[in-house]
Amino acid sequence: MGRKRKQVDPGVASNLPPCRVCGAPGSGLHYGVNTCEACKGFFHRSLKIWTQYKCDMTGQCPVEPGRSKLCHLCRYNRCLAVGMAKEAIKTGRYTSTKRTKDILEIRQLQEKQTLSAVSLDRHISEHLSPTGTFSTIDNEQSFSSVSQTGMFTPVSRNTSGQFSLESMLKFNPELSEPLIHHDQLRLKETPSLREGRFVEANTDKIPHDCATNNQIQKTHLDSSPGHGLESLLSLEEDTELLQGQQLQQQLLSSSSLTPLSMTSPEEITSLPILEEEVSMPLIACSSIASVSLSSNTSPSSTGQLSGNMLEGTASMSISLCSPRSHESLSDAYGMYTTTLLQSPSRTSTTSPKLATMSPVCLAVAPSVAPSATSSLLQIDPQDSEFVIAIDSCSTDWSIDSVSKIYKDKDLIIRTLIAADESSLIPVFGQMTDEEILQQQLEHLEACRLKREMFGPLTKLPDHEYDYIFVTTGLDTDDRQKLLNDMGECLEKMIRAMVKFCKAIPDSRQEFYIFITYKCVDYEKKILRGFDLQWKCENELLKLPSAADARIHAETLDGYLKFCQSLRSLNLSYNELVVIRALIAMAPDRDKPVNSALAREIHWQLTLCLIHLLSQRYPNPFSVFARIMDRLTEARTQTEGVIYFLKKMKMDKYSHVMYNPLLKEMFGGIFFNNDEDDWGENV
DNA sequence: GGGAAAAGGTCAGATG
DNA sequence: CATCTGACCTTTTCCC
Repeated sequence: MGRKRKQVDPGVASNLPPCRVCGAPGSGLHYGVNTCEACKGFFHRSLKIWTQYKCDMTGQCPVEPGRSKLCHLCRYNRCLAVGMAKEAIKTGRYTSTKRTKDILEIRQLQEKQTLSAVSLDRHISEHLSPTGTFSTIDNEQSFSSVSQTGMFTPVSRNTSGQFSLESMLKFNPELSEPLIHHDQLRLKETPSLREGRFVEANTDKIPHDCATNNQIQKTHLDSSPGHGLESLLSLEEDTELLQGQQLQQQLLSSSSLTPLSMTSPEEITSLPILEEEVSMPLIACSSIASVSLSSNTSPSSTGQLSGNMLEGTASMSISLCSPRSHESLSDAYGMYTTTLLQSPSRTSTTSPKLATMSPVCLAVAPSVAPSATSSLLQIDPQDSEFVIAIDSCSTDWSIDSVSKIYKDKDLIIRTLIAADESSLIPVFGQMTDEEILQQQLEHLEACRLKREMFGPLTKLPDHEYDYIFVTTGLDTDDRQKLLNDMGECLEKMIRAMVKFCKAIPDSRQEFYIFITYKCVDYEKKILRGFDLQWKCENELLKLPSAADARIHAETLDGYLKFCQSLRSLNLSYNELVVIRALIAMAPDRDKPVNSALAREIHWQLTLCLIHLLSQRYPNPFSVFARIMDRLTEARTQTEGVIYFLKKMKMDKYSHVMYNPLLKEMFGGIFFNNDEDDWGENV
């Protein structure tokens, strides 16, 4: 139906970029996107009546130029996906910049028409769409959704119009022993599951976020015996209901983790991951050595370096000539450590003026030392995974015994490296500088091509996204994919960290920073995200709302600069491993572990780091002071990252946040959003 | 202020 | 013939 489109001689090149919606010759920038007259008119009409649109073709309608029958909903979704919006209206004459950009774009498109198709496919398969296609389910049709890449992502839907959203059911296929493995819509049977843990659906245990949807969940649970994953939702016609309750219902029902969300707090605290999968027997927790450097003290002033080692038992005051000088400060620190080592009695003073040494601590876990050996510490050469055996006969853990364990610093360092190689490297990999550079350049090129082809693909307003998702199941701007990938990798990260260091009661973002900082490039504005995918600046700034854009840009800039400063430290792999151990043992936790002993062990780790530095540098304390300074700054950066994550509404759009492990680790961050945050667009 | 470009309106034509 | 599309036109906006 409709007026015949104007026939265009393909040989005649348009002086405007083609329509991003249908590919027809463009007529200019309409609603923020280069489109043809037809799509402009369509979008204009749709603004008033889009809520009436329905798709009769299960979302498969192709949007192509010249087609006589187009689905309104799919076409409108396509318009939104390419970035058309009322807010993007720009009237008036083109600036010369815009005109030049258009001309360049046309030229590039002509030149790379063939090349870009091949290149884009390759990049998407390698970087942008790592999930690939989803497995189909019996009696299902597949339909396509417009993804962030502008390509079509298959999502499954069954014959009665119900969505299975396989995309949301995948859960860490790469993990050797996933906490919960979704396989063919079944939870992997684990000892915990066999015992009934996690499986029982109890509405009394629904998390806070879901409490308002008890009825919805009851319906869902009633139809979900066992794990509830077979229940797929019927589409609801009523628009208002769709926009509210159904969004959350669909999100929840599409999550393989729904049953886990019913886990009681007691069960959460005894997660299998903490009970069964931790292979590192020795190291527990926790204290961090932190040095606060006073940067506003004049170089010539005199200050004090003070410590409160071992909970108020240490005391030291050292005069510094030049607090800004790492040399002087580190010299002072050297004296400090030396004195501490020499002096068995440590008294405490505090001086906020210059530096605060918070002691180092590490608790030992006697319960995980099943094999008593004559030596306090040893590496089992037979086991590829390192084993540290602790003399379990020694139930009386004294500072002396800890000192004995840490006597051989090279052995401790080798042990930590073995731990790193068996836990972190398999997860995060290890790239050379050349590989990092090559991947960064490839990703930046892929993003550039994507922007050329599909425009900025900016974030939809939440209410529009919610409506589209509930009515069609389309993850229009890929926010769920991004956040779920990120969430899943957060779990992976925590697993690796837990494997490295047992019994960590909360998360430590700094730990992650010291794994990935080498993959950050300030100049190129690119980094490797939580989901281990390369991300450039515009991708990172996409998800927070426009109102937060400026503050997030500043936060990101600070983070990139910080990572650059870490690179300038030129840390060796061995040094990095020990630093990670120090971070993981941070003392500022709600539940400090065995303070005096733990701090002693942390202290010994600090000495390990100094020991390592002394092998490379004539004055290791200079470097040590810089490292400590960066550790302090890492904490500040962590706060920024957490704020950033919170603003991304991960709890709303990422089902993985119903994973009890993540909920435990990040609950305070993602599940305490105030209503103002929520009310923004809903 | 002229002119370029987009928004919005109009209506001929296509279609069921 | 009712409905809808899309080419074309007018109005508005704003760059130069």
